[in-house]
Amino acid sequence: MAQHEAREGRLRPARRLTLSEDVYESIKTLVMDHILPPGERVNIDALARELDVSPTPVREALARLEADGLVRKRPLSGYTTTPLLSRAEFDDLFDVRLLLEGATAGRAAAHASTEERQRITAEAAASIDVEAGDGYRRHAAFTALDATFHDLIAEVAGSPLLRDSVTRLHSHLHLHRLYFPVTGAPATNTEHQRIAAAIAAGDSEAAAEAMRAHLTAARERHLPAFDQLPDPGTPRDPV
Amino acid sequence: MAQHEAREGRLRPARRLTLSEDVYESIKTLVMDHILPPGERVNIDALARELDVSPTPVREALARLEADGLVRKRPLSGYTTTPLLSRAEFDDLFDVRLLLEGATAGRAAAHASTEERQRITAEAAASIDVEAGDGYRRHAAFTALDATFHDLIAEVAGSPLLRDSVTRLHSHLHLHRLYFPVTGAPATNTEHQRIAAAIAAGDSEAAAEAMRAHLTAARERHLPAFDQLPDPGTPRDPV
DNA sequence: CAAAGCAACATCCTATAGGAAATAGGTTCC
DNA sequence: GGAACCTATTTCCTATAGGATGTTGCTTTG
Repeated sequence: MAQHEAREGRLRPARRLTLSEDVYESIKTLVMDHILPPGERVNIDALARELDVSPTPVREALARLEADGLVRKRPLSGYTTTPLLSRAEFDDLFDVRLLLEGATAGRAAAHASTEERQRITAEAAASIDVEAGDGYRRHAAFTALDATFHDLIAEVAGSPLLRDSVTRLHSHLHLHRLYFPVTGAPATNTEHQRIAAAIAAGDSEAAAEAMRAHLTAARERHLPAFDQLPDPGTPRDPV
Repeated sequence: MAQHEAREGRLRPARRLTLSEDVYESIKTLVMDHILPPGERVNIDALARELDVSPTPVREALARLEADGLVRKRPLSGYTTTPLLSRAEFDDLFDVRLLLEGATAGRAAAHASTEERQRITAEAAASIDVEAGDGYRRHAAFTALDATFHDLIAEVAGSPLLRDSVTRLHSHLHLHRLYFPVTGAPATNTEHQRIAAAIAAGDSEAAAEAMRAHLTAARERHLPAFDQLPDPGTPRDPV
C-alpha cells in the first residue's frame, strides 16, 4: 500500500500535526483567494485527488469550513463555496463590525500592556511600505495587512469571545474584497495610525470613535464595487 | 452487508436528511445536557458504537462541534468536551452578551414586524407556567425557555451575522448553567416581560436598556455558583 | 415545438480495515 | 523511596470499497 512515497511533491505546505489540519488550511486558502470561485460546487473527490489525500480528511475540513461560513452544504447535493456578499449582507457585515470592533478598540485602549501598545503602533506604521508590488500582489498584501491590524486589536482587547466573533466576521469580508481592488490605501493608513495613537494613549472613547470612523469610511470606499458588477443578489438556494 | 436492519431501535431520533446531521444534533444534546461531562475525553469509536453508526459521521459532527466551541481537539490525542466555564470566562461571556444582546434588543424594537412583536410578547408571557415539574426537569425547561426568548429576539433583530454570534454565545452558556440551579425564575420572567413590552412599543433605547438590566441581574444571580463548588480554574491544557 | 417522463451517469454518503502515534502501567536503576 | 525508561495497549488517523440518491441529458408524446 504505497501511500507514503506519493506524499512528496504535493502542492500543500509542510504538514502541521494532523492531515486534517493541513487540508483545512489549504482549502481555506483556496476559498479566500477565490481559486475556488464563490458560489461554485466543491467536488470532494476531486479536491481529495488534487491535494493527494483521501476524501475523509477533506470531508472533515469541509465540515469545519461550513461552521466558519466559507462553504455551505446542501443535504444530498454536496458542498458549495459561499456566494459573493449581496449588498444587504455587506451592509449587515459593517453594521456588526461597527458594533464589535468599536468595542475591541475601546477595550484595547484600556487593557493593552505597554508592549502590546508598541506592537499596534508598529503595525500601523508598517502599513506604509506596501506601496511596492503590482496589481493583485499589492492588493493582497494590503488586505492581509489590514486584517492583521484589526485582528491584533481584537487580540489585545482581552476578551477571547469578542476576538473569536471579530475573526469570524473578517473571514466573511474576504468573500467580497478580493474581487474589487480599492484605491484608499493611504487613507486607510492614516486612519489606522489614528486608532493606534488613541490606543497607545489609553483613551478608550477616542479609540472606539476612531475605529468607528475608520469602518464608516472603509464602507464608503467599498461601495462603488456594487456598481461595477451586477449585484449577485442572494441566489444561494436555487432549489 | 446487512447494515440497514440494524438501524431500528437506536436511541437517536428519526433521521433528518443526512446521518451526519443527526449525529451532530445527538452529540450536541449529549454535551448540552452534560451526559458527556465537561472536560472529559470523547472516544470516537465508543460514541460511534453507542449511536450505532460508523466513526466517519461522528468525526464530521465532532469537527463542527469544535467550531461551535463545545468540544476541543488536541492534535494527536483525540477530542475532549469543553471544560466548565471559569470565573474569568463567565465574566467575559456576560460582557459580550451585554454588548451584543443590548444591540439585538434595540434593533428588534426598531425592525420587528407586528406579528413578530406578538410572538415575543407571547413568549415572555408563556414563561410563567414552568413552575410545574420538579428539580432537574423544571430547571431544564426554564433554561430552554430562556434560551428560546433570547434567540427569538436575536432572530427578529434583522441581522443574520448578529444572530449567529448571539446563538454561538448561548451554546457556551450551557456549559455553566445546567450545573447550578438558580432560583430567580420569577425575577427572570418579569424582566423578560419588560423587554418584550419595550420591543412591542418600538422603543429601541428602552429595549436595549431593559435587556442590559436583565443580563446584569442574571449575572448576579449566577455568581453564587462559583462559591458552591471549587472553581475549575482553567485546567484545559494539562499537556 | 414544448413539456413531461425515463434512463444513465456522476456524486455523495456510509462502512470497514490497517498503520501510526500517544498514553498508561510496570519495571528497573539510582 | 523516587524517578526515568521501556513496553504493551488503546486510540486516533487515513485509505479503500460499495450502496443510495440527486442530477442531467435524451427521448417520446401531445
